[in-house]
Amino acid sequence: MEDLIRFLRQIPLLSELSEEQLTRIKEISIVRSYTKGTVIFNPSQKAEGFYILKKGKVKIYKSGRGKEQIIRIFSRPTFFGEAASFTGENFPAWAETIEDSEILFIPRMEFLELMKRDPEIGMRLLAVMAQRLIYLTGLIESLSLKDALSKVSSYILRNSKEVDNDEFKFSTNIAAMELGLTKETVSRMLSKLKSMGIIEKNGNLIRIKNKNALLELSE
Amino acid sequence: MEDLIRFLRQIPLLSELSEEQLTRIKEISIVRSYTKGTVIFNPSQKAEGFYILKKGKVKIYKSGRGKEQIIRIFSRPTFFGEAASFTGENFPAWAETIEDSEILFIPRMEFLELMKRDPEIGMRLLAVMAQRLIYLTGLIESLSLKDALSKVSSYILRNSKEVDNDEFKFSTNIAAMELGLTKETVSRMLSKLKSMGIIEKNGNLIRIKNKNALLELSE
DNA sequence: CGCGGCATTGAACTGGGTCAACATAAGTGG
DNA sequence: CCACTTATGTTGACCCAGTTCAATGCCGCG
Repeated sequence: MEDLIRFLRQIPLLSELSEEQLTRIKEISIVRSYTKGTVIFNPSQKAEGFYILKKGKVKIYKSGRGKEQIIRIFSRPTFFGEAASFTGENFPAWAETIEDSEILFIPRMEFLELMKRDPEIGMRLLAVMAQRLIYLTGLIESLSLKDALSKVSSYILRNSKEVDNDEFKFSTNIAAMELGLTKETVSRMLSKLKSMGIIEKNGNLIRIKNKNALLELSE
Repeated sequence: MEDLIRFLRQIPLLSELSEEQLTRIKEISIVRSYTKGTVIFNPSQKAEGFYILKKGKVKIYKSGRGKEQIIRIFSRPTFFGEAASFTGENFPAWAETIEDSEILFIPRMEFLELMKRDPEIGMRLLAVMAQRLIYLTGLIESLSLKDALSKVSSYILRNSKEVDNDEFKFSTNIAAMELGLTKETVSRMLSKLKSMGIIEKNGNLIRIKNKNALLELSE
């Protein structure tokens, strides 16, 4: 179980905590395994705490009228559900695993307590929330100001940057839900980019052949 | 100048501060008047501090491809530009007055200092940022999941709630930019609602005749 | 009064969605 | 390892909500 403490220390928000504080978190947190496709929380639930993704992949999304819009996908250790947990209201969105995952749950009160004791955590949390606000601003821009080709182009660039490689796995389906498009449209845009000689595709792998052109198209 | 201190105390974020701290803020803050249509900051600027709206109305928006998407409109005392100011990076969006306004500027460092001295401010700020995250989540939902009629319906309800009155001023233009629609589409949806007997309109005033129907249409 | 900003209405256009058929990959169990 | 089933991706034909363009109306104000 030293394991868990070592893991917690990896998370920027918690990295500065003392051995003792981390042990405390370990004690109050609940670890759960979720199989792929399990709903972690939904908008009808009041937030009683927040979550830390330990392993796996989670999508945060809104749904309505039979459609769904992904707000964010988390695939590396981080926390989520923190905004609602902080206000104590209902979660504003859905959270669902898209891979088998392990997730910690931290009760709201315990965390507030912890933060009171160590204001540094609060500052860290502020920084993270500030970044998330900026991220959402970018998402709004993309959703309402860009056309399909530009969305797909910038999405490819973003993902390539994330894995720091010009070749990487790509799911048309997930891209579509993140970008507010249909899989058909994403597929068509990929074909277009392929025919323009900007990317290559084999199987579920994509490779960028002309980064500048992509940048151009991203606007 | 007691005036300014009394004003600062109205703002939830700062309301708990001591006389002395407020005086300090008063000293470090810069008050400026802006005429309608003045840009306060834009995405090419690094955030050196954040702003408090004292009087007037400000829109925060993204622009690209000749279009613009309003992210938020502030019309009552509150602060803005805080996310970027916190990370110290560029502002993610534009800010522009849509009425003659008075706005305070608080340098970044001063504020960080203040927060260090009084962690309670940090907690308040967290609460506000959490709410803003939730707000943006709602905006994303509206932009990508709702159709025009539903957007306009919920917009009308929201505004009526804000002024706590069934009759209120309404700008087709601004509504359009907030909702990610064109003024023509908004106008058409209003006509539709009028013909359904759900709202009434004369001049720039709108009146809700059937709130339940509106709620229904908002989904 | 006449001008400039805002709103309305109609007609035509279009980007992306929808539907359907098919292709390819990825599990799954015998 | 193969056969079968279930996800995921591709392509074409058609459709439609909302945009665009253009004309016209309305009203507040110098």
